[in-house]
Formats: sequence, C-alpha cells, structure tokens
Amino acid sequence: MFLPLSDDFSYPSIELEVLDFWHKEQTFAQSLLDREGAPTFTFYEGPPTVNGQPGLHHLIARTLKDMMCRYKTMRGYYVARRAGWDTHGLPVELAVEKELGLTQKHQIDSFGVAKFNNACKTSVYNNIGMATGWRSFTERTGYWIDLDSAYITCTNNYIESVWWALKKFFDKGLIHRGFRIVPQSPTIETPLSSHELSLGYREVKDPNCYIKLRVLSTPYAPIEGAELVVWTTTPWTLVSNTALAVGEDIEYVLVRNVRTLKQGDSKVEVENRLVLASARLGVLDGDVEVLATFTGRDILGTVYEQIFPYLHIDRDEHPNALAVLPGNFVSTADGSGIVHLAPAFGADDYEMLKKFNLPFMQPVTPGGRFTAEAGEFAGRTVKTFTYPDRVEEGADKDIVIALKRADKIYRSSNDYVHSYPHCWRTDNPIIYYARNSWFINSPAYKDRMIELNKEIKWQPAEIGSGRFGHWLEDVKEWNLSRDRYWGTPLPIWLNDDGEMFAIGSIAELMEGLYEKPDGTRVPIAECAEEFDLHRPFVDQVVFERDGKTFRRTHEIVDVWFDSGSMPFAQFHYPFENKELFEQSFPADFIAEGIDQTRGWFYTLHNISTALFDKPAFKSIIVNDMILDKTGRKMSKSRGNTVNAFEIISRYGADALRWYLLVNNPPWKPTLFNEEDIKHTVLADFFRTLRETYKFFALYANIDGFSGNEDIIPLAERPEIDRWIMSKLHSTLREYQELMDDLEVTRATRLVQEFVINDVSNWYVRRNRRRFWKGEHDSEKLAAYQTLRETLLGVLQMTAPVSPFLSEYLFQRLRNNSEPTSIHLMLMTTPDDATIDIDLERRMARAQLIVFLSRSLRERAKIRTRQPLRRILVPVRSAQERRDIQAVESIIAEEVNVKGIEYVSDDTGIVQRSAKPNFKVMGKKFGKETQQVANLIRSMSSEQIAEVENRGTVELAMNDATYTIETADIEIVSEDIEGWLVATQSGTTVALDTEIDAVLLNEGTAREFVNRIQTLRKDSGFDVTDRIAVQYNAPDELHAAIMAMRDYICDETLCTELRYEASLDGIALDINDSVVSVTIRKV
RNA sequence: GGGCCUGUAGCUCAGCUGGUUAGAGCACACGCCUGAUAAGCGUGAGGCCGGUGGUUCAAGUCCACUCGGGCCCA
Repeated sequence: MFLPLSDDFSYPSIELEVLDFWHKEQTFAQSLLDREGAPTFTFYEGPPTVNGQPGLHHLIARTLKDMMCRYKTMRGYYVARRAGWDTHGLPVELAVEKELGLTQKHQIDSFGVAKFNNACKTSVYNNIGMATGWRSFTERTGYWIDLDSAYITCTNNYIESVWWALKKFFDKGLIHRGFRIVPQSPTIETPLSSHELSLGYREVKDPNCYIKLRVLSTPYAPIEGAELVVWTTTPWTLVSNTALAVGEDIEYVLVRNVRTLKQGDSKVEVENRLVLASARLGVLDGDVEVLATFTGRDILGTVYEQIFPYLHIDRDEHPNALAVLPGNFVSTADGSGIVHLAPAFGADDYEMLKKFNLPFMQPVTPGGRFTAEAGEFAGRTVKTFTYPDRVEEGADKDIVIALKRADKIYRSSNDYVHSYPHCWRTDNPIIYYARNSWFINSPAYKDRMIELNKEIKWQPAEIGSGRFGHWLEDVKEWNLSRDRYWGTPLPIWLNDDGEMFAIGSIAELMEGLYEKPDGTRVPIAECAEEFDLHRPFVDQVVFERDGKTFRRTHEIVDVWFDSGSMPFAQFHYPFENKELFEQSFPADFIAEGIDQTRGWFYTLHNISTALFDKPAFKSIIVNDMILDKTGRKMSKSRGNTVNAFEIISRYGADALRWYLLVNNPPWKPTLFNEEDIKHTVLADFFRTLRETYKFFALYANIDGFSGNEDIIPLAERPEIDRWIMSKLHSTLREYQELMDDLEVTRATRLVQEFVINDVSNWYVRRNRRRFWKGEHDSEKLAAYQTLRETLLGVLQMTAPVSPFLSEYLFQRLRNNSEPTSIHLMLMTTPDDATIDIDLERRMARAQLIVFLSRSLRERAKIRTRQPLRRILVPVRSAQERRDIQAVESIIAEEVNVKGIEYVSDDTGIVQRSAKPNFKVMGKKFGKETQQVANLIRSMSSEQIAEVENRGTVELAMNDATYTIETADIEIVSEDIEGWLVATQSGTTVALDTEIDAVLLNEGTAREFVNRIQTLRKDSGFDVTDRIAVQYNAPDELHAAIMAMRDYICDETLCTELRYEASLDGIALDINDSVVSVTIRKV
C-alpha cells in the first residue's frame, strides 16, 4: 500500500512528522553508524557565538553545510558533524555586564573578576543548555549536526590546546609585545584586531574642520605672520597636536583671501593671509589672490602657535615640536595639504614622533575620555559614545566652538561623509590609540599563506583570488591581546626585566606556584581553588626561576584565535586524539558567510599555515548576504527583516532551503522574495513532485502493486521506460558532477527540470493510459517499476537539499529491502549500461516533432481533438527514418494524427537550402566570411546535392572561387510545396490539413465525448458509473454520432445512446451547432 | 580613493572557451487537452543584453572608458 497524501497536506506539518520519525529512529546517528570505517569526508562547523540569535542569513550557510554533508553521506562517506560554540569574548561579556548592571569596565574590577567570569561561564552554559533559539532552529530546519558533543571553547581542554598553539607561535618567535597605535574600542577599553575592525565599517558624518594657525617664526620670510590652513575630521585630537606635516615636493601657496562672513545680523569683510597646498585652493571661500608659490621644503621648520595651551610642550627638549615637518603621507586628495599630528592617536603621527623626537602626549584614557590635563575638556568623552545606560555627547562640537572663540577656525561643518570603523559589538566609533599590545608577526609567513591559499577550492573562485587573496597580500600583524576578562588568557609570563616565556600546557602550568591573596605561595595542587584556566586563577600563578619572579601578562587573547584553533582544539590535540585530528585535518569542506572572509576563514588559514604548513580546509562555499526583495540590506532599523521561523511555519523548511539554493547562486546576493517560494518552489516544483507521487500511488494501490515484485529487466521494458531511466541516470551523473564541483544551484535546477519536464510532463503524461487501462501484464508492471525507480532516484537527489519532503515521500515509496530512511540510502551510481544517448536523442526528436506539429495545428486553427490523416517529415537517411519510426506511436498519439509519412530529401518535393556554419567557415574565410555566407545561402539544390555527393563544391563570385565543404554548411529542408510547414533545429514537419468525412466524424465524436465526460463530472458521477444518453442534434451531427456510436459509448461508459427529436435537455455547442443532451445513471 | 561582484523580457534568472533570429520559469493575453482534474499542454505579446568607444569577417560574450546597484577595504 502506498499511502495516499492527505487532502489537507501541508508542508510544515509533514516536516514535524518527519522530525518525529528521525527522532524515534535516531536516523542521524544511524547514518553515521552505517558509514563507520568508510572513507571520511571532513567538515568543520564554524562556531556561532553562543548568545547570538539565529536568523535567515544563518540558514543559507547551514543549508549549504547540511546539503553537502548529507550528499557525501549518501555517496558513501563517513561525515562527522560536530557542532561548536564560540563562548569567549566581548559578546558574552557585554551581555553579562548588562545583566549585572555594570556599565563601565572599571566596575568589573571592583565587582571582582572571579565573580564576573563565573557569571560569564554560567551565562554561556545556560545558553547552551537551554532550548534557545539555536537548538530549535537547528532541529526545525533539518540541520543535522551533533549538538550534544559540541566543542566548547571555554573548557580547560580547549584552552589548553589554544595555549599549546600560542606557545608554538611564541617559540617560533612570532609573538612579541609592542607599543603601537591600535584601534581601540573605547567603551570596552580594549584594542581590536584588523579583522574585527573589518566587521564594523559604517558610513558616518564627521566634522569637516579647516583651522588656521598663526606662524610664529619661519625660515621662509614671505609667510611670516600668515596662517597655516590645517584640516581635520577629528577635532578632539587637536588638543594633543604637537606638530604639522607637509609634503616636501608639494606645491604650496601664500594667498590673500577676502571673504564676507555673517556676524550676527550684519556682514563683515574678513581678510586673511593663508598658507595651503596650491591644489587645495578650492576649499577657500571668497576672493583669493596668490601672493607667493613655494614647496613644502621651503617652509620646513616654521613654528606656529600651539592650538590649545593645556599641554605643556618644552621646545628646548623637543625642538621639532610645534613646527612644520616633512611627511611622505601628506596628499592633496583632501584637506589643505597641511596635516595635523597627534602622535598618540594616529599611526603616521606616531611614526613622526619616533623620527623627530616629538613629545608623547596622551591626555585621553583608554576609555576615550579626556584626562585632567585637557583643561576645559577634562572628563569629557572624545566622541559621542553609547553606553548601556546612557549616551555621552563627545567633545568635538565644543572644541570647535572653543576654536571659533579663539578665531582659529577658518571654516567648519559637520558634513564629512566617510566610512569609519566602529566596534563590532558596541557600535561605538573606534579611536586610534597608542598602547602596549601583543602581536603575532603574521607578515613573516605571509608568502606561505598566499601559497597555501592556492590549494583551496573556493566557491566562488573570485573570493579566494580576490577578496581573500588580496587580504593575504596585505597581511598586517595580528593584534592578539585584549584588555578584558572572559577569554583565553595569554599564556605568557614575564619578570620585571622583561624576560618572558610561554606556557603551552596544564602540566607546565603546574610547575608554577599559586599566590594567595596574603602573598604566600603554594604548589597549585594545594591552593584549594577550582582549577580553571581563566582569569583570575591563572593570574595568581607565578613562576620563580633563577631567583626572579615571573607573572602573567594580564591580557586575554582575541576570541578569533579561539575559533581559528578549532581544527585541533576541538579534539584537545595534541594532548589527546592525535589520530583523530590527523585524519580530519584539513577539512574537506566548510561553508560560511562572506563576512567571515577576514574572520574565521582568515584565522583558520593563518593558524594552520603557521602551525601545520597546510591550509585548514580544501574547499569552501562562501555565501553572500540576503537582501530584501528590492535589493536593500535587511536591517532592524529599516524594518525589512524576515523572520525565518515565520517563513518556515508558512511554507516549511524544505521550501525555504530549496529556494535559497535554486533561486540564485548563494554566493551572489539573494533578493529574498516570499512570493517566489510560493510560486517557484511550492506551486511548481514541489507540487509536481507531489502530484507525480499521488498519481503513482493512486493506480499502484488500485492494482495492488507493492514494489516488492520481481524486477523486469530494463531491456524488456518499453522504449519510453528505458528512455526515462536513461534520463534519470544521465541526470544523476550530471548532478553528482555538479555537487562535487560545488555547483549547487546548477545541481538543484537540473533536478527541478528533470522532474517537471521529463518525469511529469512527458513520462507520466505519455503513459497515463498504461496505468489505468487493462490487464496486469508485464508492461503495466514495468510502468510501475519504472516510475517508482525514477521517483526514488529523484528523491535521492532532492534529499540533501530538502530532506523532509524527500523522506516523507520515500517512506511511502520504499519496499521491504530498502533502507528505513532515504538518508541512509547510498545514492545510485550512474550506470553506463542504462544510459542510452541515442535513445535520449530520439526522444528529443519526437518531442521536437510534437512541438512543431502542435504549432502547425495552432496556425491552421485545427484543434487537437480533430484527428488528421498524417504529418510529413523529410528525412535524409534510412537511419533518420528508423530513429523517428521508433517513437512514431508517441508522436501520432500526442498530436492526434493517423500516421507519419517520411519524405526522402531527394524526391524533389522537399525544398532544401544551405545555411552557413559560421564556426567552421568563419575560421577558414576570415574577412571574406560574410560574402561567402551569402553565397552559401543562395546555393541551388544542384549545388547542395553536389556537396552531399562529392564533399565539396566550388562557388564563384567576382572572379574568385571558393571551395565549400560539407562542414561549412548545414542543409535544412524547410519547405514542402503546397504544405503548411514548420522547422526548427534541422527538423521539418508538414501537416496534412485535409479533413475528409471520416476524420470529421471522428472529430465530431470526440467533441461529443468530451461534452459528455464534462457532464458526467459535473453531475458528480463516479468514473465507473454506467450512463444512458439522449440527444437531439442537427442532421449532420446526428449522422456523425451514429457513425461513431460504438466509440462514443465505449469512451463514456454509455449503455444506451438514443436520439430523441423533441428532447429539451442541456444545450451543448459542438462545431457551432447546438446539441441538446440529457444523461442519467443506469 | 582601491578591490571584488553585479546590470539580459514586468519579476527571478540561463546564456560554455566570441559564430549571426538572445533563452527559461513566473506573471499577462489567447487557445488546447481532460480517467493526475481547484491539475496538464501550447501559442502569443513583451528585449537598442545599462551607456559610449574599440578589437574582430563576427560581440550579450573580449578590451577601454563611463553610469547605476551591492559588498569589502583604505
């Protein structure tokens, strides 16, 4: 019994049924058990942050992952799928801060690091343990991954592995500490790495200030007493200005500038003598008169008036301070060509400090707040920052006001639009800030990273070569340290002299001593504290070597180092699972969003290159974003986000998954349109698949077909069965090639087309009669077996992408010897013996002839119900004739003609012409191609015959002779004298439109049958009911009905067909005449 | 300012290494078919293949420039 599909079939509800089934049968676990010992296909799951929320964009990557893993499992591989949780880092800390009501970093210290980190740990485990969005999202979307044995980055084992890695880096001399300008996230008081930075670029409006600074002394007399025009977008750094930079070879000018300014209600004329790059004169308002032209070199050493007086600068100690210095970074692309330097707040500026012995002044805390040194601005935040509980207005605006008061502003507005980095967690603007940090010297092995990247198969390829490749070529030092609490502690211990070493294991750590609060030191084993590789425990561990005390540097490690370590840390390698790691490294496949290019993809690659000299993954699919249907980014503020759960509850996860792959390649931005799911996936593909099953089940059940019958050998099945099986295997072959090549969209489109065009619209439609007519013969059995096998093959291909529906239908189709789940099945390996290319070609030809014939009927306005005598098909060879004869009955039935006649080309009836084959002849004739092409088009039938017979013909034109060979032309037979003809792709069909009395009667009868059938249906009769029919019709129709009465009765199950002259029944229109009819059940 | 992607029918997309009438699905109009039937099939209309210029016998496809969109980076 093939269970019918219920009338209120709904995708979401069958999916829940299937989930139940998988749960009960432990299908996922079984799919792994079944493949133990099989070749492995390794997949790495990129760990999502534990307290993030799942959304539509996660589904796209997860569909790719799940699809590939299920596919490889079905191809016979063992595919371990271990989930992971990224548990450290800012996201967790920030959530916990909020929970505890802490708003600033120093509050954590007073709250107690131990308590804080405990809260973080609790929060993390709560999130993992609770049925949060992730677990139900994972399950509901059918993502098969082992959540129960997920690796967790904050366990001692995981951290120990990370330490091992860090020690490797350290011992290779790749980790060092340096005083650098780093991007600092102010409100959380910690530096960010370049890849974190890349997560937070945003378009913002910043101040656009031109200030003017009085020259106090200068070696270049003309500018004495003039003002230097200096541009900045960060007024807050002006407090710390220590010098100015110009380009030595850039041309500068001294100008007299007169302009009118508003002052209250009145206008005043203002005159200035200003210095700026000549290329930037456009920034000045009013009238400009150039007084002198010179280069930057000429004005080096010019001393100007300090902008703000708060910081004391001793020019005896620092003779270059408050002076104009040469800088090769100065450009005239924007600003004034004179650059303001604040060495504590910019990378170029800091380099200038080292080069010119400028004073180091940093009147700003790591939290982005002015210190007491900053005079009137002390205590203010430098930019506007958003804290969990408040917003603090930055000092920029007031600084500009103060400058205006001091008449140092030339012009200022707040309209400088640029993209500026923001903290990826707090969304506050980062500030560039000088501080001590730990770095990994990644540039040292940059070339190797570039080399190894070439071994990776990227989908799409241009991310590997482009976005990722370029990033590698410009690799910077990895800013490894964070001044935070909840993370892997940086395992480096130093003494007061700056000597240091790294610890790479728990065993090494145990050699240290635990320092109690009272200062006493005991062996760690005796410390009576919980052994935990986090702060503050590890901070208390000290080492005494050579009489010197070593303490841990206080920083923790960039959380991205954790996730980049997962290939080995998930196995606690090298402390355990050595073989397991070696077997599963590198990964065969990973898939994540494009935002991970400089995130996870990079840290995996970086660490793996440095430690193992191998890429971490062999192939990767990178998905792009999901945009709304108008192509805009989805964001909460726009209100155009789509809730994945809602979509799933409406259409089901399968439809969504299928849509995400088939609609457009996932590595291109996807314009998400709910309507498309409804139309393209549900109403088109899924429905066809479902209806096909329904059709099969309906008749299989009537006939008692079980699926367990002895198999009829393919060779003994009808041609059309062998055709669909051949097509199935061709499709399977191509599908597998595409999937192995990561061409997932092409693969799904291929399956979709096969199901709709070949299976449903041709095989099933052409064979309907075989299923419901007649005897239980082998031909009927063959039909059932063929359709069942075809459906099974289709389900194998849909299973990886749409696992639920595939499972649901499989459960109904499977026989006793097949696995209990489609996902336990081995996907059919395409069989050369089943694939018959000639047969596929023949059928394609039949379809083409049918298609042409139908268009002829359309043109002749003869409906399909009207039988016609014949079609004519010109053939060029006996082989061609046999090809068509093999499918003749299909054609005849489909287009309702009595027969096909073949016309040899040489009879003279068929008019032939030659078409140029440009691909061949173009190469041969070069510039003359067009003329020769015209010659070919005008070839006579004699000339065509000559090419056919001799292989060549000479064509002459304007004194030149061209030799045309068979390959240069394509011969088409496209006209038959006196016939209605259609031609496409070298096939021509002519339709005999003559309708004699017999045909007309037949046509009329079919019209009549059609009307009766409609009446039967409208009357609600069952398909097996017998009926009696009375009718009244004009003589001509009456005669036709009488002539065809047996046929009519047979088709309509009519036992009594009677003419009744005075009948007043239902009026029917047949061939523009009125027929009156009544029917009743007998 | 740089990098990558992208622009083809009203919509979503195909168009392989250039080969001459640019395709499909949806939507629309009109027909056909009917023992899968709140289905099925077909026909039609709809395109200066973003623009300009070049290379070539031949450009949606290659090159340059340009305009628009997206993402990433400085």
